[in-house]
Amino acid sequence: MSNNKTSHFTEQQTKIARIAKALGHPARVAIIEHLLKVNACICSDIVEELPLAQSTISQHLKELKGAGLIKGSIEGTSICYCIDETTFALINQYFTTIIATVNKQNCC
Amino acid sequence: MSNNKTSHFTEQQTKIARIAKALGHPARVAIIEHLLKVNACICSDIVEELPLAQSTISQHLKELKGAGLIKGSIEGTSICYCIDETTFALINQYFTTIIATVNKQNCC
DNA sequence: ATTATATATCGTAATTTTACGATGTATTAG
DNA sequence: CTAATACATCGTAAAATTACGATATATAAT
Repeated sequence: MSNNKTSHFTEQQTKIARIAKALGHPARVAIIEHLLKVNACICSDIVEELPLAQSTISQHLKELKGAGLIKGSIEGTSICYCIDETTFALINQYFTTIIATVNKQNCC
Repeated sequence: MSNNKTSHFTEQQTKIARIAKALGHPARVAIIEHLLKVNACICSDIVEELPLAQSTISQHLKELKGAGLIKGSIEGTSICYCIDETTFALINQYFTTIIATVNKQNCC
């Protein structure tokens, strides 16, 4: 009961995987890019932007939110979603470190 | 027949999603980190390193390879896998751009 | 040629994801 | 209070992923 199924991996590995997984679907990448493009935290005209049902978009938003990639704040009758920089900074740092490490070694 | 299911998304969105998806499992993150750690493109002592069957590791390696995150070269009877910098550089650049874009806007 | 080693692939069961329509909930407008 | 709007959640079917053991393949060693 006490150990979950990812217990053989480190917390960081699990976290990175969670974030990466959230971005592992074209629709969710498109949502992120749309949030960037509209230059303000616009809510769900995303439904109009993408060829998916409202409930599906809502599911994708939940996944992105769960991974910490976006955050939403209630704004009257609608909800304002926007990019959560912190998590993007984290994953960016992770990749930067990987690249720096790879460069130091001579391989294949 | 002619259009695949991701046709509503751009090629880049699909590619980014593919790469992110490949990293969307703790075991695959662990594989990447192991390849980095051994400081040379060691093959599959990965099987000994992770609590997974050989066939499962092979499957994960295939996924990573398909996304371009690792490359393998035959080395006698074994195969030498190592990080493919190019793809990591690509995804890193993508995130860097996102962060740079987010910083310019005032949101939530 | 035979055997051993390293890895890939196959077949398959269990689980998870994706997508949708239908329905629920909460806020705003009238 | 009632209706409308925006979003979330539920139920569910189809597809994809994950994991394994068994088996295939290909090279190296004998």
